[in-house]
Amino acid sequence: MKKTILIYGLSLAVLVFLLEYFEYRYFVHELSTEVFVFLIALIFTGLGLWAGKKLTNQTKIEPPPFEQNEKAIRYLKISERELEVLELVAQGFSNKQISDKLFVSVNTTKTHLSHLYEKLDVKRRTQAVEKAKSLKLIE
Amino acid sequence: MKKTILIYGLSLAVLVFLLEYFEYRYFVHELSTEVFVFLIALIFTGLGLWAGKKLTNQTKIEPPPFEQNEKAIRYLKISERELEVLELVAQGFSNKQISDKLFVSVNTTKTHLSHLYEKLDVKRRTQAVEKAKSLKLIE
DNA sequence: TCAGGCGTCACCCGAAAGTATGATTTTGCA
DNA sequence: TGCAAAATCATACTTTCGGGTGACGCCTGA
Repeated sequence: MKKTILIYGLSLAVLVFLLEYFEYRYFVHELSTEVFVFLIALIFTGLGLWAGKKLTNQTKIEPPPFEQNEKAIRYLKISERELEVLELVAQGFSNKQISDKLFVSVNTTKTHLSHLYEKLDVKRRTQAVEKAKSLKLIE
Repeated sequence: MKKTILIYGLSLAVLVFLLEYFEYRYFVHELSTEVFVFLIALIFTGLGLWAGKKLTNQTKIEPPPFEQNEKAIRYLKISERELEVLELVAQGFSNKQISDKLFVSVNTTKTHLSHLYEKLDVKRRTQAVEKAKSLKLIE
């Protein structure tokens, strides 16, 4: 961004200088004023386009900066632990695998899941994942 | 797009004409050539930026035009029916619900799913959904 | 015509998931 | 300090999933 502006400024300065110089020396006698103005317009249009592209591209590179919908999480009263379980479910892990990762029993995992289903108002894990993603509770 | 170009062209023509006119009439005597050139540069830079923004915005409005990865589907030899089942699974439906939607028995749905798991190299429906989405087999 | 893929269905069995209920411990906070 | 929410675990039971196997009809390409 800063670099783009700097380059643009320098180009502008150099071009103005050069044009001024050549205008006095040669062109003004050979080229009509219309052509001279047209050239300047053309050059600076190009520079404008280029600078514009640079500046907008900068903001286009990073498109998906996932931001968790914390409001929804709080509103649905989903706890930390439940969210952890939810994330693992979304990654396709079984209850057993989740239990091992979280160092708890399968029963505990199932309890968390039951609570989640209730809060999300769903019946199955796949629905929970679907809903959680649409609500941006998880990525 | 066409409209933008047209507007730009017209603006350019009008501005050149006006500048020429005023140059001859008044300004050339009051303003230095440097200032004149600077003004033209400024105006056309602005126009360039504006046109550039218009042109790039056009291509930025439609960002997520989901295109199914048909190559992957063919490569994995996933059939039509299997894909239908997969989509419904991804929407969180149970085997029974899917069977009802497709007017087949639960057994048939299960058979399709078994084949899918094999082809996707997964063990559970949640994993299948996860993988299918990452491969863009489904939305 | 015949093999092979696809779609359909069935039956069985075990594993995984989900429901219901209750209990204990931890912990944050009023 | 004491209460409520959260986290943990258990037991028992039902439902859903998933694997394995086999079967039948249809269609297509070799």
